[in-house]
Amino acid sequence: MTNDKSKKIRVRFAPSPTGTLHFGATRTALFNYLFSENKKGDLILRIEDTDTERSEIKWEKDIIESLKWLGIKYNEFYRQSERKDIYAKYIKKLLDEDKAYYCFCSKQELKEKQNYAFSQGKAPVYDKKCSNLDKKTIKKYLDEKKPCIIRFRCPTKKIIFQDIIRGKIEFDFNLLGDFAIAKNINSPLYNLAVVIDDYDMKINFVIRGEDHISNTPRQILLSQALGFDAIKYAHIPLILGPDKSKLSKRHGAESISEYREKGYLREALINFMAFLGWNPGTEKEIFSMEELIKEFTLEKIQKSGAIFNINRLNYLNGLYIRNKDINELTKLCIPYLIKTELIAYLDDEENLENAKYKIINTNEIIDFNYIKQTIEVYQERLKFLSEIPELTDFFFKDKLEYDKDLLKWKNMDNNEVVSILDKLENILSEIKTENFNRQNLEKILIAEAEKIGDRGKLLWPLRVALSGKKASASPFEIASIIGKEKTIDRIKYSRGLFE
RNA sequence: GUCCUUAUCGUCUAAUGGUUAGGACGCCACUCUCUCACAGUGGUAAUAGGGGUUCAACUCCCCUUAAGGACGCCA
Repeated sequence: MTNDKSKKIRVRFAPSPTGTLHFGATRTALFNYLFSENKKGDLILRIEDTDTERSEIKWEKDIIESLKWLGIKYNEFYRQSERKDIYAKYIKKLLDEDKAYYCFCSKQELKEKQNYAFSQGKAPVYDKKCSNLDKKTIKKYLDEKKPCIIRFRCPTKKIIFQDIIRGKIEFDFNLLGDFAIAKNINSPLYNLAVVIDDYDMKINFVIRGEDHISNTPRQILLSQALGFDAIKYAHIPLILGPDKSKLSKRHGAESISEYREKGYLREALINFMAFLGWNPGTEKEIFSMEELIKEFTLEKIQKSGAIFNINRLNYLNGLYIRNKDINELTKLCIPYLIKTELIAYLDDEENLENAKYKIINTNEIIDFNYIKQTIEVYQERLKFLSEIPELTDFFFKDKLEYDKDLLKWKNMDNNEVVSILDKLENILSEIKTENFNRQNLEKILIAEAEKIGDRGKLLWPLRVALSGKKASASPFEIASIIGKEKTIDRIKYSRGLFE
């Protein structure tokens, strides 16, 4: 017991590079990370690329990039494809000890038997046809290069294991059958590779999705046959789509890289993910990675699957955007403004805060501070970073396009709008450039609006003239950012629409 | 079909034998207000069904029902 406690916790995240890193897998990675950090242990990233047909390096890259972006760090990295010698050694051992055997049944034959078993309402368990071939026959077949596979001689015993989350789980060996463990000496299959790696990498806790529960008895049997130490298992619930089936592309589930592109903050994603199937048992719901690490325990993981609720993610994202340091937020938004060709870098400045930018539409040169001001007035309205260009485009354009009727507040007619616009031009022209700031504008304009009675009569046309939108930041904010000259130009332009 | 797993508001969940069943998202209303947001206040809404055990059951046991997962020479 004391011995057990002193042992360093080692866990692993073992994705196969057959697609982009998705939400469910990422949550598994996160739980492994939180657990290992909490216990001051190690997290191993193991790329399970034994399926050479489907594995691709670009997916591996996506996985590594996404984890890095999220801040899920690991201590060691392995690729199963680079460990074939190790597996070969154990496959030979199993064969030599007669714990595994060659099977020469054709795929076709097996498929037919499987279908038959299904039709009889039975589990399609391999019938051990090749389990006792004599050595001569095996050698002959191998020499002939007859297609084959290596099967594990499944012991006839009941498998019981303790799952940290679910408690005791029992399986009947009869349902397991002599499952396949390798295509040949050099090509192990999933179950075998996992068992060998977990042993070799000194993994002592396996935290993985519930969909692996049924693999667990096979892996335990294999590990016992090889004389390895027992591992503790924690099978976490699946993340479900709105229809309650396992979350997948079918539900429009996007990869982490796509969430990133859309403008989700890593903090929001992590916080959201952690609370899908786990909670600290208190009413606090906003957690940083550090706080999660501190609080995380496997015991508080939920048993039932959790439906992915995009509303909540969006709420959290807005919350984290609002709480973000404005300089940091601006830096995060700039790439979106550049991508949508509102602005461009003027030179190759590495530091975004010192860089100069060009407004593409007007050729004006602006600095970081100008952009920062535009972001600042939208900080509390932003749900995703990718929204920033459409929200703030009027700060980076000369001519605004909108219907002149949009300038009308409630039941205003043309004459009324025109007279208000004239009035606005007069009032604003009289404000000195150095006094053209938010507080002053608000003071003066509110006072004028009060005189009219219905504030909207003055403020709505002004806001539309400045933004061209039916919803935007306040006119005081916009005017102070674009300055006196442009403010008056835009009022004149809107006035011109009525001639 | 067989095996495994699960079951509290629409959703994420709290309450591990005694609570008016709590919080958050969403939704609705109100306040604020030039719009959109933000913020604030209030409201809506749940123990799947049936049996036990117990003075007492969301909580423990059994059955039913429903849902999900696994059943590959994928991982």
